[in-house]
Amino acid sequence: MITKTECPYCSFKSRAVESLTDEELRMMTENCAEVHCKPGEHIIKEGTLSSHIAYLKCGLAKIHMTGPGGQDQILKILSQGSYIGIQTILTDKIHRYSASALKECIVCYIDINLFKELIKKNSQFAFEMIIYLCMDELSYFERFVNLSQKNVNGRLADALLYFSQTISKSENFTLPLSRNDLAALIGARRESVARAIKEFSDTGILSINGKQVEINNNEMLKTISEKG
Amino acid sequence: MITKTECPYCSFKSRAVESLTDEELRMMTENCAEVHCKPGEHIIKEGTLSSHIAYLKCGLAKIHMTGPGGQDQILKILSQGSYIGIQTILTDKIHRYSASALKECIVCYIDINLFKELIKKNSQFAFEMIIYLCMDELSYFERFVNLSQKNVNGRLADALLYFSQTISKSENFTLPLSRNDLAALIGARRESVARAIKEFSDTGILSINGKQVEINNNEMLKTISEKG
DNA sequence: ATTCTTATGTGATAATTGTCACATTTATAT
DNA sequence: ATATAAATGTGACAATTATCACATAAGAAT
Repeated sequence: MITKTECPYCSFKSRAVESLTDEELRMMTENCAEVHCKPGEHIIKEGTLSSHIAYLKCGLAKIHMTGPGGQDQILKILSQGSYIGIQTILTDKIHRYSASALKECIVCYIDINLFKELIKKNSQFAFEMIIYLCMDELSYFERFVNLSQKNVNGRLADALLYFSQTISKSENFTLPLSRNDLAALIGARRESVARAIKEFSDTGILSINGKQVEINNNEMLKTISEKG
Repeated sequence: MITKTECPYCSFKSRAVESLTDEELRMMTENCAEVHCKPGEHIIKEGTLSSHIAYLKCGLAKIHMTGPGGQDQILKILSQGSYIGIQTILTDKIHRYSASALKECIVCYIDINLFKELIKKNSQFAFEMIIYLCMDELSYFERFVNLSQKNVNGRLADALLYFSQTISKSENFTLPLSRNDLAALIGARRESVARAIKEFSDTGILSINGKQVEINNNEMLKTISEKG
């Protein structure tokens, strides 16, 4: 039995939504559907028509799209507080990328017309959305450069440090990705990732057991992230 | 002698600025400096403090940043109508990337406080900026995937088609980049680019003379862009 | 014009990463 | 529990791209 939290009482509000008035929040409650997604399920799907923006209330997800050779590429890992689909839906109506749950997610689907109305009605909401978009875009710049200039070891170190520091906040964590997804995230092949992991494991930088990771030498991993 | 065009009479207004009222346009005129940049000159510079957003009124520029190994990477080629620096300046005050002129540019520097004020005052302006940011971000997604999945020939073909179709609108054009910059754009090395160009030239796909390019076989170039 | 600097092309070679084939483990379904 | 499918690891090898060294051409400065 799923009981939806009404927006005014939701404790996962974005900065933008925090700036809404009581009445606007009530409008949001009426134009917003809350959905639970299991790992592997699509939150939005590339190429499909849509009229809603998704907001990741909690959980973990990936943004991915099919590359020129038919290969899947992960653009970004999303954690709570992320907007999904906004880049395409405001102009296109058709999603240009997919998002899928990596862990159990709670997603709010917000009607695009309400969204547009809130932007026009509430300038603080619009401003916060602009800030959000700017920070989001900026995060791609770093990733872009790192992906393009670091070798596989460096890129893998980046990914591991990201899951350790940003997602799990622990040096002992469970990878939320398959080896295949890990490869799609760092722009490499499954086999190359397997070999790089083995190398890290052999040199004692980390202990690996399936998806269970323990970073033994954080400093060394950071060095590899920087120097490859 | 440079005579600045007053914003209300400027014929290079962005969609966002088109939505401003007469009074807002007058405010803009007072808080906006027009600067001419020669090829090679910085429009904004990574790591510097700033209080202005740049708007590329006309000309051609590149967004670039220094990668982890100290190598320069070109994130994007900008043509007229692009906002520069907005992603960082709204949150950081310090630019996280550089922009430099490739051809003679006319750039308007807009005071960030005015910019914020216009977002708050004029919801249509805010909405258009959101649209702009969404489309801009989306353009990186494609580039991201292409850069990460195509080989050097495919990436070079992409770049050449871009300059031909989007920038020059002709199959006969002058490359606005050095070989080094071309390499930085497609995430490769100068030597690799030189060899790929030679290959294209040897197979008759294009005729090259320094920076002067003529595409003889557009279809073939598109095939290479798709299949590498 | 001459010098100096920078940009470009090219060959030889090394390093990195991908590809393919297959074994093995792990997960899922019935 | 057993069968089936999916995920993972590994070796051998191929393909791609980078690196280095150097020659040459093109531009800029005096």
